[in-house]
Amino acid sequence: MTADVFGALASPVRREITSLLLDGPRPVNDLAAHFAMSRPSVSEHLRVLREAGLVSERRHGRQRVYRLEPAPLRELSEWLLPYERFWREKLSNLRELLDEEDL
Amino acid sequence: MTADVFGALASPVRREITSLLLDGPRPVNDLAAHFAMSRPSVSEHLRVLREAGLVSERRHGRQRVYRLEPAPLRELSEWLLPYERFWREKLSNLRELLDEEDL
DNA sequence: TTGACACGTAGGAATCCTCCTACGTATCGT
DNA sequence: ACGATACGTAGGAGGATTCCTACGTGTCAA
Repeated sequence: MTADVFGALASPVRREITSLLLDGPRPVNDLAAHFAMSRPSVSEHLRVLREAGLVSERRHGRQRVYRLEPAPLRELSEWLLPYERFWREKLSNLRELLDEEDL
Repeated sequence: MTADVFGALASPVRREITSLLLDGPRPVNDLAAHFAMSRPSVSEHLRVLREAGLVSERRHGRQRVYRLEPAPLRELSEWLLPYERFWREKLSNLRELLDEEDL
């Protein structure tokens, strides 16, 4: 299914890119300006994000504008659901314990 | 902050381990039985999970029982929040567009 | 048409990751 | 006390990741 969202988000650089794209689509140079690394390296990170479906590319003149694609993040959110149930249970167990203490 | 939850979850093996621990704490041998790889390798994956705070270990006789710790997953969930807002906006924009089409 | 610009890709070095087997340590049963 | 069990760690091989510079392609402006 999800080509590898977790792998794509494992890099701090790529998480920073997705964060930048929250404010709207941006061309590569614009993104690369935020990093200390070379522009081709940023291009490679963009490829990883693209293969995971996290960004899409549109050509506009000679620039390629990247935009954030939310679908894989929604899958991540769904992946988290059982774990959310898990920590809610833990919380309610804790609450019961505290209630007993109060008696 | 979060030592590296994303890095820890980048491995399918480690995601499988966290999934197994949803059903409750388990000793290493029990976890290792679910994988084709050697037990020491599973131990190493457990170390990565432990360093990310995703699991904790308690000694019980000669076994070490690992349990899931929800805190880092909660941080992941919080990390997702701005992106959830992002895709909700996209959806409502789409809805407005469809409403205009209907006129 | 020509030069500058925006970008991707190739190839390679350095580093990290993931697996293995061998081994060391603590605990249990006898 | 002794062998078996449950586990972690050391050391290392093989492959993947991440960065670089050099280069190729398409587009714009003059």
